[in-house]
Amino acid sequence: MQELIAQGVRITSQRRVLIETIQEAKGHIDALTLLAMARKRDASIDRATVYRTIDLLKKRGLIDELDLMHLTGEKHFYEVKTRRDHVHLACFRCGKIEELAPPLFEELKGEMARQSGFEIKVIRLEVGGFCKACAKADRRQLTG
Amino acid sequence: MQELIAQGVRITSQRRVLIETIQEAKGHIDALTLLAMARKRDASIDRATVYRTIDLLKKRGLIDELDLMHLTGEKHFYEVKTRRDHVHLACFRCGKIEELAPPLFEELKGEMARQSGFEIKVIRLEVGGFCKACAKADRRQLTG
DNA sequence: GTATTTGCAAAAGCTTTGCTGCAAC
DNA sequence: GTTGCAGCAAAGCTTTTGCAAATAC
Repeated sequence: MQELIAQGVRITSQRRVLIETIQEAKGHIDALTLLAMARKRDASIDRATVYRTIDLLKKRGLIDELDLMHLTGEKHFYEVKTRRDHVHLACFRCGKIEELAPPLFEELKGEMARQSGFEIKVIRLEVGGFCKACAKADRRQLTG
Repeated sequence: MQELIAQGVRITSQRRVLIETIQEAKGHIDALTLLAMARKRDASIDRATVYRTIDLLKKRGLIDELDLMHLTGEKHFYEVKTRRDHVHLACFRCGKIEELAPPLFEELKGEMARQSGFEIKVIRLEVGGFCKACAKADRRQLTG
């Protein structure tokens, strides 16, 4: 929020509600769920405002956009950008999303930037597969 | 193709055309471009067949789905799954897509699997930012 | 008073689906 | 003759847009 103000962006009351809702959701919220939750605080918020605010936050680099392997359709998910980039692992069976921030990920970013000369602005590493529990269950099924 | 046959999947003539077209496109083709290209060989191919074939190939693990940072809208891109997973770097300025297969990426996959117990089926690492040339151009603009 | 934000409804873009007829084994 | 594939058109879901009214500076 402070960053937006510093960047000369107006914090309207609707924007405040939307930003706080994303923060409270603690990650992985999609646009229409955000709309529904924000409306509990301000029923006049419109879909268009949600999408326009998301766009604003995305462009300012304050939120990250995720696809989460399109496990539940084509919608996007959003989360507040954290100090440390992390990986999302989506389980095809139970739908759980795990997060990891492996040290090698940071190293990899450096390696890629060096190797390609690319100036990395956003990075998104998504993994799809089976979580520990579901992988075990699958093996039981196959051998059972 | 052999893999599909081995898996008992029927290779119809339309499916053959679609698969060959993806292969010839050498990566990063979206569904409607694929439709247009495939129609040059068989004008009767329908959109629905393209989407259903893509779905089939995806489920069988023969193609990978990419978003390429949604640089050009919400469509998906497809490429034949290669022996080695690789990273896509999308330039926000010129739209170029670069590919990298850094050794650390392979290590990272191993680390993640060990750390989480996750059974990795697909992995997608996408980077957005500025390619070497565009980053340079940007700096010239800022200092010029 | 000028610029930005909002509400509303319509449209857009991409993808999926239902159903009917057709082809393959 | 049963099973799976294709063609067509319609609908689906998510997101974007145009424009007029409202709000902020």
